[in-house]
Amino acid sequence: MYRIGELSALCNINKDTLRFYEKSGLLQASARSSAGYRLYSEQDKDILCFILRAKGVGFTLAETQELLSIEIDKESKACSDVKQLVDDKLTEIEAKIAELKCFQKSLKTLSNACCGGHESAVHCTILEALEQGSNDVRYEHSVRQGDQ
Amino acid sequence: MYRIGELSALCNINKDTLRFYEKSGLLQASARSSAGYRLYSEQDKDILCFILRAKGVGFTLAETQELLSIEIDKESKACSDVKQLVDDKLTEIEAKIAELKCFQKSLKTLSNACCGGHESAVHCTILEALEQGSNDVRYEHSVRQGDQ
DNA sequence: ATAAACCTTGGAGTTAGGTCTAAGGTCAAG
DNA sequence: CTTGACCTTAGACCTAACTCCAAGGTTTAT
Repeated sequence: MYRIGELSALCNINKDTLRFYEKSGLLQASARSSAGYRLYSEQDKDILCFILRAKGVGFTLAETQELLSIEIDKESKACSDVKQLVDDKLTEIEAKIAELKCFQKSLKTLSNACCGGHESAVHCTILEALEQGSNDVRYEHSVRQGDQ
Repeated sequence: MYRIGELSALCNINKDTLRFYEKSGLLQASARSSAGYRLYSEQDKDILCFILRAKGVGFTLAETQELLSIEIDKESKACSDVKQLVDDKLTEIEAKIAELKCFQKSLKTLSNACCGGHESAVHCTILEALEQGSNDVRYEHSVRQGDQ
């Protein structure tokens, strides 16, 4: 059994994060010492590694918890359940990549148009683009939201 | 002069956001009515559009404020100052894209390896990868952090 | 004159994923 | 028997960019 400091050192993670995962329902220590210290088993360590790997491929803690609940009750779950989570995440990540690429394109256009010299910025093409809004620099992400 | 509701409708933005921008030091209404209502000039509207465009290419509000302080004092600033901000942002966004692509690659590997069938998940390759950590699914983003 | 639609303020709440603090209990070494 | 390293808890704080709320003042139309 590992105490919290040992497990956190072993897995390169903050002790507080481990307590936070417990509070979030992701990982309970499987025992407590007589003094109330958390005691983690090998299996607890394996679950922590699972959590960290899920995090490492981009899953949020809530999604990781879903994965974990499948992992713990494999028999009654289907492969398609697991694959669905992965594919949904993939779709989400691809959307984020597309958004960032849109930013990247606009920023490249701005950067390439600017001389970058040490003269005054009075006629800077970047500032002009932001003042007037050219075709190259749209702002597609500002969508009207609800009001009180 | 526009009242807050008029400007917010004109620019497709929440009134509270406008108040929030004021509190954040990004945009002050250039006058107040006798009753204390915010009154925005054409120039204020232009500044708001500048802010929204900067936001639209991925700048945070803090970065937008930097851009704005250059915009307002162009004469004493250089093109290189502006371009530096854009290029820094570009670097940051490219790093984020790289991170997401790494997630994407791992998730694709997981998805492709899984049958996705309706049989039990007991032998699901995705769950196995997360349990054991294959070479294909590394978790590079967990870095040991400081502790109390 | 009164209702609806507008505006004001200060301050709290939201999300995600931690991180930190204070006040105190436990354990091993010297 | 005390020092230092370890552990406990509840709860506050952090970032970013809003969003919402309550309580109240103003303006405009009927």
